[in-house]
Amino acid sequence: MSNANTTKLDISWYLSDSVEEMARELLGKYLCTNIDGNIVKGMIVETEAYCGRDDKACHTNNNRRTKRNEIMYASGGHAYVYLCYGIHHLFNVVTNREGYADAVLIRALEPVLGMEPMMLRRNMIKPEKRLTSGPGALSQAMGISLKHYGQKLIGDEIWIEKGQKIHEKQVGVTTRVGVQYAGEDALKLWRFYVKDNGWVSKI
DNA sequence: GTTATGATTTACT
DNA sequence: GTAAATCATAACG
Repeated sequence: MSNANTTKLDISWYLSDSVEEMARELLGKYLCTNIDGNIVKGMIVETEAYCGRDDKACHTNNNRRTKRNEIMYASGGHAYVYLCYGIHHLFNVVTNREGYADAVLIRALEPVLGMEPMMLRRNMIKPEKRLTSGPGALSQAMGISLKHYGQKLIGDEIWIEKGQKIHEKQVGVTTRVGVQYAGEDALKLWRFYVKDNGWVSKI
């Protein structure tokens, strides 16, 4: 893409105290990994905000602090990776300052660079939508696993670039996926996606 | 020490 | 449409 900006985001970018705003701003950004010598990039097209203070769906609800979610209390710009259903690695971007346990779950990407290694990791012969559509799928395609838990997003293995500007009118807002157990907080409109983008996991 | 379960995906019927 | 896969972590005893 000619209008893409490949500048790596600075750590200060991640420190905003509005996790909703961060989730929206992350749309259009490029998530990049360099693992096993393969550089891979994908444009973020779907995100969900999780707020530590007032959100039953969040692992840090009610100021719960455990070994798993400890990194969410760190300052913004860290990676929060965790294993779900024993099979899938889910990748989150930690935001806000130290002590505020906010994070943004990356739910879907549009491949930008490195289709070959992505397909190899996903065990696919040709690119299909499910290559990077869905939180578990994209982590596998990017090569993200538990060993990246707590890594800074300004390093040489995982980082985020400015990517493309997504116009306000192209941003869709809806409820989050898979958080029915969270009662009324499941109704919060904290899922953001790029409209008319085929890589979004659910409409 | 044991048990229950999930911010999901995939392969079936 | 429904169900199985599969394990780190949290909650409990």
